[in-house]
Amino acid sequence: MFSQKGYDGARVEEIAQRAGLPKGNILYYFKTKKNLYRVVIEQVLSLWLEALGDISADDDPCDAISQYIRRKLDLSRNYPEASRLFAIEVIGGAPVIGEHLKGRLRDWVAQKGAIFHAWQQEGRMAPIDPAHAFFMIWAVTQTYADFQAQIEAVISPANYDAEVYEKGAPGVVAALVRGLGLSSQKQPLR
Amino acid sequence: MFSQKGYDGARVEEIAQRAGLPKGNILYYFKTKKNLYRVVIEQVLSLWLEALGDISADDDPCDAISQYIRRKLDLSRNYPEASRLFAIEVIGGAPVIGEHLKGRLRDWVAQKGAIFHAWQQEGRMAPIDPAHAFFMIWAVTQTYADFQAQIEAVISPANYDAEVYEKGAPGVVAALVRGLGLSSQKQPLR
DNA sequence: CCAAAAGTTGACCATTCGGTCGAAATTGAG
DNA sequence: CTCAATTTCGACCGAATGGTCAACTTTTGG
Repeated sequence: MFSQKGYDGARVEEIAQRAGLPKGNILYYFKTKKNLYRVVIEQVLSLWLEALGDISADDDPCDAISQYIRRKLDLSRNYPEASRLFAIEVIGGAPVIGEHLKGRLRDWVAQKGAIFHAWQQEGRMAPIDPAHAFFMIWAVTQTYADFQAQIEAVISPANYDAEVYEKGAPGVVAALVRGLGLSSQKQPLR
Repeated sequence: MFSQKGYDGARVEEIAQRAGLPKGNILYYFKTKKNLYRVVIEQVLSLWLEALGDISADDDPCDAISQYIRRKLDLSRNYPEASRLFAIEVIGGAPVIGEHLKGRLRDWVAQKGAIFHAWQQEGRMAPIDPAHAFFMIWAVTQTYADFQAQIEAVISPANYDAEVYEKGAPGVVAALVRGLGLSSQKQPLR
């Protein structure tokens, strides 16, 4: 509900209905609507970070990053509402998870960014600001969840998942990898 | 207000305050809150489409597309709230502009997609589905407006515009261009 | 088995908000 | 200037919504 209508648009009553409970019961567990929202969005952020997996310096850059991209695409595919909720929260200025972003996420980017930097020194990755590399990857992967309505309007897929994640995504992954200057030392596909 | 709080989160009273008018006056001109929202978002879409400029078949692909990307970045930079409003609308399923997306935007993509396809036949562009190429470009360029809060959390720019659009963006444009297989030199990719 | 704790539930309340209304003020044509 | 149309504006209203409450049921643990 939050991901569809935003915080104010979501009704506690309807949330309760979907949960098969009376409204009073929801408020009994989650003291307040705002608190319910906080719990939900923090769960989403956890899902986000834990599913990111890690990228380590001795991985092959091309393998590591293309795998990361694919994992991120899987997140969009499997948890599109979570992606949209996260997007709404951030668009609204991240009032609830702002601190988490300035903490956990920032640290994560700094750490992985250092690895990117090392790869760049070795000429195995294009000299793009590592943080921006992540912004690009996140933007592209999340757009398939967040902007699903637009994509559906532009192409009219009989089956969104099949059409987009299976047919369209490989080319997008390839484009991202190419854009980041990652050429596989091994035999590249296609 | 709509771009920050979403449709339901925005209060007519506060909109009126910011406009320096009493609430009654706002409702006098825009019969209803929903109608006000529709007017605003349709203006945004118009801004969107008219500012996209055109890409024509006899342009140099690299020039045309990198210029398009830069123009799109300028939109994010100059109208970040418009971008966020559009994002919220689409995330919510595009209930208001859905028909426009299935009409004007879809046609635009089909037309430009044909040009991309021609370029691809000539080996001047990577063989990526043209629609997805646009999804990528839109995602990356809009992320700088829509996810500004996240970007600010991760890097802490003293001046967002300078740090992001002037320092970070060129590398991102280059990465996109590279990813789409567009080289300024006339030379088949791979 | 029993009592206390925890959970369930619908009725109820206070507030907020979109929208209406009417009266006053302003504008503009002749 | 006149008078009608338009605009301004605060007061008000009904509906909706988050949250409370008290009665009732179920679970738990000794």
